[in-house]
Amino acid sequence: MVQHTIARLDAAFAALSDATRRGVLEHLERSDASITELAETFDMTLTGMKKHVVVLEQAGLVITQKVGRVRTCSLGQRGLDEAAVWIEQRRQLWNTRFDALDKVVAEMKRKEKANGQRKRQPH
Amino acid sequence: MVQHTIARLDAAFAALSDATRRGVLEHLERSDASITELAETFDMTLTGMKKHVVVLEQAGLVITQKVGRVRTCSLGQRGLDEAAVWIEQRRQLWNTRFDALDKVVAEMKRKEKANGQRKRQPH
DNA sequence: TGTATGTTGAACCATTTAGTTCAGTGTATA
DNA sequence: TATACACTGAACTAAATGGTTCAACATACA
Repeated sequence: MVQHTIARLDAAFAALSDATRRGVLEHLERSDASITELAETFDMTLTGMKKHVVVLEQAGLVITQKVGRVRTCSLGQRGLDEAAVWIEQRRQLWNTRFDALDKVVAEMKRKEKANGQRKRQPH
Repeated sequence: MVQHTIARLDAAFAALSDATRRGVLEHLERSDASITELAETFDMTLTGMKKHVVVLEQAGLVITQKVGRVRTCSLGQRGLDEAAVWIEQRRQLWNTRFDALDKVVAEMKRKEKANGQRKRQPH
């Protein structure tokens, strides 16, 4: 179960690490597309594009359906949701960490300022 | 400029696609750590961990500083912010798309229901 | 000074990845 | 039926990845 989630995160981030695949996702935002259309758009062989689509599909970022001889690709939310959850958790934790650091820095500045004033106006 | 952003997104997502590297980030959430500490925690050679740290650093996910002979690693927000922005843009766009689809389905159901009632109670 | 520690670099290895070509299979259509 | 179209699978290639070992280098410390 935990392993499963880890593997799926691996798959989602790995899928997103390729500019062509991110391009495919952005293309599918405008409309669904067949493998042939995607291959032409991204100037590569059908076989090459098919592999990208398989990667995206296994990561849960696209879903496909074959009717007749054409396989139509459309967006799938699962993979993106999982990646988004992990990233947002990180951002929240990190921001509290950075906020704490900011406070330390602010405190240092406050003391420094007080110190400067003491120097200028003793007692 | 655009190329640059693409390359950085590639780097960020690729860095996040490895479970060990995500583990390092989660470890650094608790406290900064040296390469040696990280290598021990994740049960791998110093050299191996160093490579992971380089990957994370180039992706802007960690920053490091060497004082004396120890290099200390801490979290860097840049890479995560860039990845988060890209993902959140997608989620917004996709959600409006899925919402639109939901409305179509709802409309179909409404008509179906009306049709059913017409069948049960004519005129 | 000598020795232990923490890191770095070079070289190597197995596996994965991104792409290709070529040879199929199944489906629409004249 | 014959032909074109859309996809699929197998096999291959070059490069990247994740890991190792071994040798060096710089710094702390007795």
